[in-house]
Amino acid sequence: MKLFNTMTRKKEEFVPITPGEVKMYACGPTVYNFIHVGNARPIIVFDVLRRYFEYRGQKVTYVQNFTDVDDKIINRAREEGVSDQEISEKYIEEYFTDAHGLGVHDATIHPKATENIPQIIEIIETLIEKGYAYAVSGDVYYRTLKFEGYGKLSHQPLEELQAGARIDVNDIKEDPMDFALWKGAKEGEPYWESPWGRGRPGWHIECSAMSNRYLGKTIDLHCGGQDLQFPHHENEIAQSEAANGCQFVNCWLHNGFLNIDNKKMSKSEGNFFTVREAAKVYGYEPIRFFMLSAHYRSPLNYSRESLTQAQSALERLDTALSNLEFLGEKGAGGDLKPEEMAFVSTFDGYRTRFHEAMDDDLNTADAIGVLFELVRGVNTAVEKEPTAALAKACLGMILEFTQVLGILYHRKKADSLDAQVEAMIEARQEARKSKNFAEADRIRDELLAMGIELMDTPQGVKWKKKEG
RNA sequence: GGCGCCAUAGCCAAGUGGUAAGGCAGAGGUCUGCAAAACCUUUACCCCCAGUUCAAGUCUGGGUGGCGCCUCCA
Repeated sequence: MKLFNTMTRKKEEFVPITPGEVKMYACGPTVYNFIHVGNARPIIVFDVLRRYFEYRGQKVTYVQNFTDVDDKIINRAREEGVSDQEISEKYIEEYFTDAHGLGVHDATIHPKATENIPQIIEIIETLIEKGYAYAVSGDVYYRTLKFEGYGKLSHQPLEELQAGARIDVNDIKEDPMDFALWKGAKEGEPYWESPWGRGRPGWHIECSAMSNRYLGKTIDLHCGGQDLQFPHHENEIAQSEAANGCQFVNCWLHNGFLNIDNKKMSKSEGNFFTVREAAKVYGYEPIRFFMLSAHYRSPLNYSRESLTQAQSALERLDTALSNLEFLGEKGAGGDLKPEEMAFVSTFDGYRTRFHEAMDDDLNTADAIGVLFELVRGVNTAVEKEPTAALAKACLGMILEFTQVLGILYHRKKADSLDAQVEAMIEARQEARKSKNFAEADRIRDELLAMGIELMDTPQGVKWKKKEG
């Protein structure tokens, strides 16, 4: 499999450190609010990457943290007059509601910054010992100039970074580019005891600490949004590599932005929708499908139109699956017919192309293309008098792909009809037999009003519950 | 100023130098008692101008337009 490594700016063959095992880390949300649709992109994209690894037989250890101590959380808590912990706990819970809604599997480990304070302090102490950090009036800063490779991920010479950097009002730092590893506690802020007095960790050090603790000194993959490249990931590299004396990450993955009106969607711009809001309008699943319909590194524009199109596309897949389920029950018995066997033997070709797409830097758009071609082939193969065996084989093949992509997970089960509805369908069939089509259509309309849509097929009446 | 990204049909979107996947929407058709679904057919001077090449959406240079990072942000 090839993945685009931000560090080298090339697609590289992915080779895990330990054969058969993948160690990946993704920077998770700061939990002070509902996640917005832009936040959902990396969560979904890297969930698919993780699923694909597992599908291909890799053992994946996936760590995604929660930043649960931060200025934004503190501010939010003050606004609402509750404790910081109440805020972070609430939004961690809300995070999971959205993530599960989006069909995202839980990471192997979801560590919290506040559960890793001793590890954080330990790294900071090491950095101070090695001369990469200095304590000053209760804070600890990273000595950016000391780390030779600083800027290697964002490919920025340090001078240029400095030129762009605002001079921090905080002039106790040796250099404007130095960043906080530990922040001395101000009045009313949450704090932990440390060798430098009471305080709390800076944002960047958390990820170094948690990555190190749960995955080791060198990991396979580190994922996140493009905007994390600098300074967050650059700082993580400086911290981890200075402390451990070895390479931190073998391959850096960064997803492109989600735009709205072709501008970056972000909390600070205020031009964002929460996942919760979007899901209320379109449902969770179209959001996921939409995210996977483009390459993960491309910018993607969020619009009503795109989400509606995603809904329709999913509808097509859903129909295909429910047809197959129906035929799996009502189809002819016996073994595959020769022409059916011939069709089933084309599955390998689809599978190969699906793998090729996914192996090419997680080209989910292309993979979805393969899925739809398969569906068209299946719909055709199953058109007349298919065996139940064929329907089941086709269903299995389609599910293999949709499960990797994590789509069609919210399909409404074809729960059994109640007796009254059953009777109505039966009455309509009688009416049709006696060519009383007016009565048949009346019953069909009545059922439709009840939210049940009928489809007459050679194998009998198929029905489904309509949305809403 | 430094470092990058993008420009493919009405819309969304793939595309390893050899004459353009897929989805949505539209039109026509097949099937159906009528529908629904499905299937078939149909819709691309690949932003512009040069260049390299037997051959370029795909490489090079130059434009034009849009976007991002350099500041908390997925």
